[in-house]
Amino acid sequence: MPPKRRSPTQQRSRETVARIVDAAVSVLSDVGYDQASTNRIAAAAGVSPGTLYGYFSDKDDIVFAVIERVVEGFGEAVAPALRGAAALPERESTWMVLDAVLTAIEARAPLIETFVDRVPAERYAPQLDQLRERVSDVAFQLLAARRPGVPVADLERATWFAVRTTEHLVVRYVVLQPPIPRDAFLDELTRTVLGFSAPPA
Amino acid sequence: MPPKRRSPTQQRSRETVARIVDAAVSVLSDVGYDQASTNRIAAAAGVSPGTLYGYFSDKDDIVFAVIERVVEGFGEAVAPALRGAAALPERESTWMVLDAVLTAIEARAPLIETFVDRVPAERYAPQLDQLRERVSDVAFQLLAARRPGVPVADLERATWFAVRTTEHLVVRYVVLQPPIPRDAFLDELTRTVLGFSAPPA
Amino acid sequence: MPPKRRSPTQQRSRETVARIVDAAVSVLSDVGYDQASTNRIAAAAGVSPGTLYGYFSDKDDIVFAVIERVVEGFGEAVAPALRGAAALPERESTWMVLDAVLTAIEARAPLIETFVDRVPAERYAPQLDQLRERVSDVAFQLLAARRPGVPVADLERATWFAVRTTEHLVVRYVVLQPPIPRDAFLDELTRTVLGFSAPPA
Amino acid sequence: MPPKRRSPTQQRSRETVARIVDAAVSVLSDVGYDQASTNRIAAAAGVSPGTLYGYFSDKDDIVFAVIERVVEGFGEAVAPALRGAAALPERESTWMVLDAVLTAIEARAPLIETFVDRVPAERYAPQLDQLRERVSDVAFQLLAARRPGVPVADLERATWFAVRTTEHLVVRYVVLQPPIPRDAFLDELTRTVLGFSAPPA
DNA sequence: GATGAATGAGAATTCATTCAT
DNA sequence: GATGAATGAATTCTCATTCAT
Repeated sequence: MPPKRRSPTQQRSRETVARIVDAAVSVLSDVGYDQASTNRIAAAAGVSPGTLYGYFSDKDDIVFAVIERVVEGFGEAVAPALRGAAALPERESTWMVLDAVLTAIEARAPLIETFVDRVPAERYAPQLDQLRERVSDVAFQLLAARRPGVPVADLERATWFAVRTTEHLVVRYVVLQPPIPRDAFLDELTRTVLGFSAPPA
Repeated sequence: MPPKRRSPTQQRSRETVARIVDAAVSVLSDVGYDQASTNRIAAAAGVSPGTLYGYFSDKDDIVFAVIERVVEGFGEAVAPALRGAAALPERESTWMVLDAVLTAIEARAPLIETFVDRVPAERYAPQLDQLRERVSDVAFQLLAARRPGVPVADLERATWFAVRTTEHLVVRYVVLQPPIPRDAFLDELTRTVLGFSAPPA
Repeated sequence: MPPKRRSPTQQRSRETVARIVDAAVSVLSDVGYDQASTNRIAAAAGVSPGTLYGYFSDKDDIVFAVIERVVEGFGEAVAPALRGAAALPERESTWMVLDAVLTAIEARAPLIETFVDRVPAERYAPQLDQLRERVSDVAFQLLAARRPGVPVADLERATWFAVRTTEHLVVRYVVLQPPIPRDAFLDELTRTVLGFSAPPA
Repeated sequence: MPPKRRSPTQQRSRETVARIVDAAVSVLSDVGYDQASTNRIAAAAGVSPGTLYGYFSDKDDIVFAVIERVVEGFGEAVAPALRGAAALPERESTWMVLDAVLTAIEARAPLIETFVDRVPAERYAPQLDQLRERVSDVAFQLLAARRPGVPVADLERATWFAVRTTEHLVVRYVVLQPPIPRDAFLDELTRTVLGFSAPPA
């Protein structure tokens, strides 16, 4: 796969960009990726199809911007919890971070559901990978600070399990809404995540 | 929406069906769902576009057949382990089942990777849901037999966590090939899955 | 337009021909000309698509056979009245013939409606023209016998008006079922037809 | 069946619409309805297939526009005669209206011949029915004004015969060009039409 | 004589993208 | 900067017809 060229052809009206991305979010949520035609997005944004191409290089570029927005929003929403984590006891900090993650996903539920269900993962993998990398780095540091002497490989393994499990379970919990109370879900997830890095009994 | 009728409009040569499904697998792997046109699949199968429609009602029906093949193969591959589970101690039986699951996924890695990365989930959700349901039922029964007196809601919650976590981690382990030894992965997964149903300390 | 080649490639089982034509009648009536595919007709006839081509040269040839049957049936149904016409007074004979025509059309109403509404006229024009020609000839003779001395051109004009008007009104009466009693319709039509050949007042 | 929405998806160049409709007329005349593909019409109009769909929702919509043009033109051409009819004696007014009808059909002969011969009637029935309805209403009013005391059912019957007969004979006269002088045709038709509403002798 | 799987040209329609205004 | 009419390649699907068995 050749690396995708990214970012606007030209930067013009900040407001128009926002309107297009808003429209794309709305159209994607309404009709899914396949049916989300550029003309439809343009119409929803109240601009002409030609205008789209003044701001975005192609259709994927618009989708890219949508994902970017979600990812950035998520990152910002979770950042405080991550920064505050080091100062708290392990269980509390973990719970707090997971709660922040869950809250951030909940706040973006419709769009995330659209992507998870209706967009091929390869379309948003790059940005998601990048975000996951960032979160994993922080998680690794937090863990390393509390497990001096544990081999790096073990810390990485624990991080891998913790991040992957969290990511999946939180998204599914939000999207599927299983009959599990929010607190019970967070408690169980916290326990599980902590379990990945427990010293062998 | 009326339930989509599935599979052959007419039953003809068994070999041609196989060639079309093989071709579909190959085309999906090569170019993803969106670009996998019926003409492309037909060409890859060495048949005319019209022939496709003697065997499949539309494009989705072909994809359906591909998924069916994976799901059925998976179900059969895992069945012996599930049947043998009741007779073994908890830890051994869990490990054995998870090993069978991992092995079955490994055997289908390229196809599963294709679907996970390149096909919108809604396209294979119905069959996957059905398979997950079947597996969940068995898991629930095994658990219930070993946790007499535990409320049904708790058993269901444990099953939900266990099945979702296993599904995701096993697929990611196979697809991403993280630097975690197979046995270590299985051990950690076994521990985690058992943890979901552990009596509160 | 090149003259259409006609009639079966080979004459084989008389019964199979009948079954195919029956099936064509039924399919045409059910779904119209456009949707009446050869495969559909074959299925309705209980034969394979290939078999059709042992009896008919192409799709139009089948439609041709259907029309032929209707036209022949119509001709036979009307013949007695036409033959008996010479022996009766003008008004009675005209009424009798028109009644026979109406009855013959009524007996074929569904098929005629299908053709009139759903088949381009050019498809059945040749046979219809031939039939009309035959009927016109008889009508002309009957008229000539009763209007000695009237110029041929006048007789032909009267025949033209009478045949065209009858054809159209009878078919519309049967197909549209206007709220006109059958007898009143026949009386009015008789009066009109006789009017075409009335000596100028 | 929901009523088909008709005419432009978007309104664009008036000239392009005309070119497409012109092309449709020409293609329909050349190859008939079945063979008149949208691509063919587009090519004949000198536009791309996609452009067609900026103006028309589907193939039938194009045919609809063609018919609309004929029907509207006919309606406008005949309107003055219909409006002037009330002021003239019965025979004169009838002759004048029939002359206007004949003239209007003559002016559209090639197109009408195309439709009559090569387009399934159900394709243009709705508009034709509407036009016939309008004309019938006027005819009924003219008749009613001159036949006070005649039961409505009788007037309706006379109108039905007159309109149907006129419609058919005029179209056939123009399309078939039988060896009947125009004036003689109009005289005979006038006599026939008046005959339908004559008080019983 | 019959079969029916296979054919493949061609139909209607879509939509990302361009460019003259 | 914006427009929006126009593009045209590509897509899904059909169906009259053939021919090896």
